[in-house]
Amino acid sequence: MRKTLKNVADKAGVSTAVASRVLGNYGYASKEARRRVLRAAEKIGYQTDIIARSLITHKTYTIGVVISDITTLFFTSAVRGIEDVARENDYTVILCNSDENLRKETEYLEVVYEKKVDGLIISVSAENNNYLEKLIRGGLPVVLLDRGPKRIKATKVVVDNILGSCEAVNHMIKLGHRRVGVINGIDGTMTSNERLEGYKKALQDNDIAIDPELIKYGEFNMEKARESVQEFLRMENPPNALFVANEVMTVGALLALNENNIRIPEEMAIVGFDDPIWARLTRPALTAVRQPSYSVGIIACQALLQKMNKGGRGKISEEEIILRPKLVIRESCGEKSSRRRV
Amino acid sequence: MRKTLKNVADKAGVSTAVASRVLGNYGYASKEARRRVLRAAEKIGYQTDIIARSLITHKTYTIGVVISDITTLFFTSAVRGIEDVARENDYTVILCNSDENLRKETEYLEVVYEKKVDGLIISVSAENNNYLEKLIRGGLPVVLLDRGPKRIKATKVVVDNILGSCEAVNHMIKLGHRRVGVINGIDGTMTSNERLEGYKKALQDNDIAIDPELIKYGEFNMEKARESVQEFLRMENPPNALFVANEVMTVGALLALNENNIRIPEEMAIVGFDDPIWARLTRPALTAVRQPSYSVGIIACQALLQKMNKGGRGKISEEEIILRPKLVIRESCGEKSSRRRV
DNA sequence: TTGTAGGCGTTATCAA
DNA sequence: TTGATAACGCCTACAA
Repeated sequence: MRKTLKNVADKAGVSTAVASRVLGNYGYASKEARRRVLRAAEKIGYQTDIIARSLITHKTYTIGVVISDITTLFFTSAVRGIEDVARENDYTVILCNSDENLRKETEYLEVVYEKKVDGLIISVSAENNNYLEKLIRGGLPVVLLDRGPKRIKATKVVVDNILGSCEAVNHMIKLGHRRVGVINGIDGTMTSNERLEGYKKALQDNDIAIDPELIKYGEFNMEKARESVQEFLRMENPPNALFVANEVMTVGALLALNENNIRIPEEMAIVGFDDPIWARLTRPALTAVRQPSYSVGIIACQALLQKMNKGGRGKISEEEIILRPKLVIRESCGEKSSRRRV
Repeated sequence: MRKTLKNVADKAGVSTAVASRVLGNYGYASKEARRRVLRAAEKIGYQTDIIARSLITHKTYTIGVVISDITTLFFTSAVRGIEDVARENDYTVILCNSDENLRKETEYLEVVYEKKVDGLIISVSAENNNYLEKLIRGGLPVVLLDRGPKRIKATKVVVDNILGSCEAVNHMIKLGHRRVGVINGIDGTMTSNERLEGYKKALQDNDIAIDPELIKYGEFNMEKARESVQEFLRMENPPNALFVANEVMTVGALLALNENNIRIPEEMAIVGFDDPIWARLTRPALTAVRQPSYSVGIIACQALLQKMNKGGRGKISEEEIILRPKLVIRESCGEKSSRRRV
């Protein structure tokens, strides 16, 4: 016998309407009816079919999460944050890796839309995505994670990349390393643009001219970063400090430095964006910009829940939450201004 | 106007049955009918409501993935593998972090069951889980990931932990470190048990007595591992080699070693289970057991797809796929038997 | 407070 | 080849 509402109702000797009301915990039902329904449901082992339910209610208690790559330090912990608050609120998470690829991203958007997610958290790969904007206009609650292009009207939860990289570069300059190179991510990417901007700002603040030769792109790729450093080292006037825009590129950079027996920080200071677990393990320990990635996830999901429950559909709320990264000073830039070892 | 099948049919001047057939691409439909339906659908911007569909077909094209923690090296890349093949096959992934907690794990199982996933990939936290076994008996296609308790009847995709740790420990012994300590994960956990077994096997193979004092549990926790090493160092007869059962604990162990100025590998050899990106960065570079985690994900998902499409429901196929980890020899155990640097 | 009955948007059967 | 029509399992006016 199938476990349907009708069977529960029959067994309890009431109508499906009554049964539905007590099981759904709303509307009228006498004590007696309630008792009988509950008992019958229990006996049968009834579980409401949420597919059938959402056909009517238009709620799926599911949120879509599209990020570029779960394998990336920042995202794994952001996703963990999202999942944690989603769970607390009885939502379920559909995970999608777009690989920073607009086509893939759009395909995923189509999928999650088709699956009728109640809301969406997305780390967009480009300044604009027509399909995404269409969804937003259509009333889908959306929160932008980590990247908040101006033209997309949605709630945004991002970290202050400019501040982070500016502080990082400034730190090196203050310690006397005035010729600082940068290994940035992917040209054109929002986060990369911002990190570059912070880099430039720090130089300007210190009246140092910007030298285009000192700006390279490692594409968030270890090997590419390694090569970039090799190129730096081959210059006639190489940098004596390095700002590297994410974890894996920092690994690549350090590898290249080691291979060439460059002494850190004497010959080359270095600070990485992202503060990985291994930062204290290198010699010298790595000074790094720590992103509050878990918090980003938590907050993004909370914001989404709020939008969804405000009957979000209809009004587009646009809010920007900017989290501050933190420069964790260790030893890779020299001891002078270092506080305590972490 | 709502975009329903009925509207498409009306516009095309056919019945919903015909429209459904051409849109669903099955059954009879004349060329003319097909053309008209397609055109009407296009015009209206019709998209089939997969909720309504799955109410009938009992397919959701969704698979549940429950792991202990996405934040963990092994799982982030396994999940990436799962997601990649799921996507290729038009399936979507629901992600759940159980934190190695049976209650949480079971709650998630209830959720994904309620959501009517077509299949499940799970990294079980215990030797048995009644609810899970009930689901399996009920015909849900299930693949066990990373841990394959005997009593659970399902397809299993695991890595050979015994082999991995045995090789690791054996490697150190061969290099002359005969007093080897182990920092294992959580006592009772399957993977931990196996890694311990491999450790013991290596000792036995080399006729070395097992000293209980040399076995500690770091609970997959950096701080705990660090303390364990401190304790080792305080022993009157401390180990001169260390086998550490996962990435974060290896960080903790190395930290403790550094703090105490223990020279690696002269005073203490070390090999870690898991070969993280930073392994080449420490001095000396870390010798480590590399798990084929991405492959584990790929294969697990492929196996699941197979089960699902074989009308898996009904027959319980039980197969065990064991992947070999690889000992990557670098410098943390001494140079003698090291091949090439990686 | 209860029950009847009409959806929700598809798929699937079966007679025509 | 086609099209009524009955499911699928639940929610929810609305009448009683």
